[in-house]
Amino acid sequence: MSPSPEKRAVVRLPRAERMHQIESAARKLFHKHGYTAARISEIASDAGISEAAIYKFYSNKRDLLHTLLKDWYMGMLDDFYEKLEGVEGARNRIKVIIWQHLKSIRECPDLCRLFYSEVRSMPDYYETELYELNRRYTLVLVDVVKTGIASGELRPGTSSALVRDVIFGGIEHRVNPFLMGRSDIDIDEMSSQLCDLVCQGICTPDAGQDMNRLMARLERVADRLDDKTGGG
Amino acid sequence: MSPSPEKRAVVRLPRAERMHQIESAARKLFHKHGYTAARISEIASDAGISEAAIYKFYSNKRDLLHTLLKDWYMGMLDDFYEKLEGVEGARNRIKVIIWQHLKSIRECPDLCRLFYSEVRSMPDYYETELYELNRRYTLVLVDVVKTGIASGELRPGTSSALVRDVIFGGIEHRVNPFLMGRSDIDIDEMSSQLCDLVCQGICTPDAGQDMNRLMARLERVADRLDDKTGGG
DNA sequence: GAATTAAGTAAATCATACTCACTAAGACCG
DNA sequence: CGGTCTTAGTGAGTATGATTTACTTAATTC
Repeated sequence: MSPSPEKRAVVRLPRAERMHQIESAARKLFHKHGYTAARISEIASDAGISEAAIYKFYSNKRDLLHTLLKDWYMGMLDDFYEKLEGVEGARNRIKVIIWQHLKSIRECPDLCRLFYSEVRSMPDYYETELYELNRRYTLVLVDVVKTGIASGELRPGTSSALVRDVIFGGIEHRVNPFLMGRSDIDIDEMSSQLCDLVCQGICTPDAGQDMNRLMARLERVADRLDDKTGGG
Repeated sequence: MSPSPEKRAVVRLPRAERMHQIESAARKLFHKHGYTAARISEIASDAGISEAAIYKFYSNKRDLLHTLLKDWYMGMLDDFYEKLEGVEGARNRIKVIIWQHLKSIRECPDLCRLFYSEVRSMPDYYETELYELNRRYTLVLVDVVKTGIASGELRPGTSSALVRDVIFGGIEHRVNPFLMGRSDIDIDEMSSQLCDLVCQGICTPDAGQDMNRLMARLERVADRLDDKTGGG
């Protein structure tokens, strides 16, 4: 009530606990304003400390962002390994990967958006741990495709890197309206559609060609019948 | 030679000419340092004017960037319409779109990289002319797919938006090493591979199912033969 | 050749990430 | 209990770079 000018007691917390508070505040404010517009000062006051204190825990604003995203990626990677266990067949495994990826996006659209729009444009991204994590993450799909080619389930000559890019790039574009808060996504439907597209393609099966093969075969059968009934 | 302190004569140019100089300088320096690290002051001095003069032509740094990218997009859009003229069939048209898009990227990797990494993360991107141009650009593909579905060439139920996202998102990821200067791209090969993937999918055709259909048909033929030779 | 337009400038202003030099809480130890 | 050490925390800067302001002057028009 009184203007009591005595300084508010400084509250000290153990390192891990304070970092948790900072990261919560950062996540909230990065989501609210976007990375660039989010102010370190606001994150600090939200976490109950001064601006300068942030730099006791993170070397800079980018490092704080990367810390959030690395945690997210590590969880996603664990999910992949866990959910792929026991799933047989390239197509089934591809579907699980797509579904899991969409689920991760659905659960943390804020982090996903930060990753898509902020991280990769930063200088030296390709030298960061986050990039390395992302590589390991997409490598899971690449390995599945390679195994599928080796087993004959997938066309020989399929570029596993192209499949990776089409799936993750396609998802990135596809979920954009959701990330912008303009729509919801139906994970089951989207994963089915994408998996079908990648596995079967969009062209109707070439009925004409099938017919030609069929007729050629019938012709040969007819010839043999002629041999049996007509000739000696 | 002498330290002649008299102010260098101010060179005045017509608006269009000066803007051209500014845009050349901006493109060069955005490419060299990236959007954020490129300095307005350096662009200005490179264009032969003071920092403040930039703001006589562009409302801010972002507006300058968008001006470069809008020109690029308008050229790409014209290319689409021109090169699609006379091409028949959904698959052929899709292939032309992919090829042209890759060609545009190959020709202006600097602008492409700016678009991918800087533009879409900016606030209010979805209210910009550039966003509108990008929509019109991708709509060309969407229309081709819809027409292909209507004509029966593409599977009914195909999501044209998914095809759009898979193609443009896939390309975005696929060309990334090239945009980072780490590799070259083979437009012909990449467009073939991507078009094949999207049209046919990656799974080997289901031979078992084809055989079943074939045998069923042969069975019916055999029945008819039986009717002719055996029964009356 | 006066009036108007438009190209250009120098010198602020402002915002904000990050640094510096310091304070003091609290754990541990003898 | 008192001294010491580690480390959480701070207030007051600094640096940088986009943008604004108020002004100057070259070119154009009538």
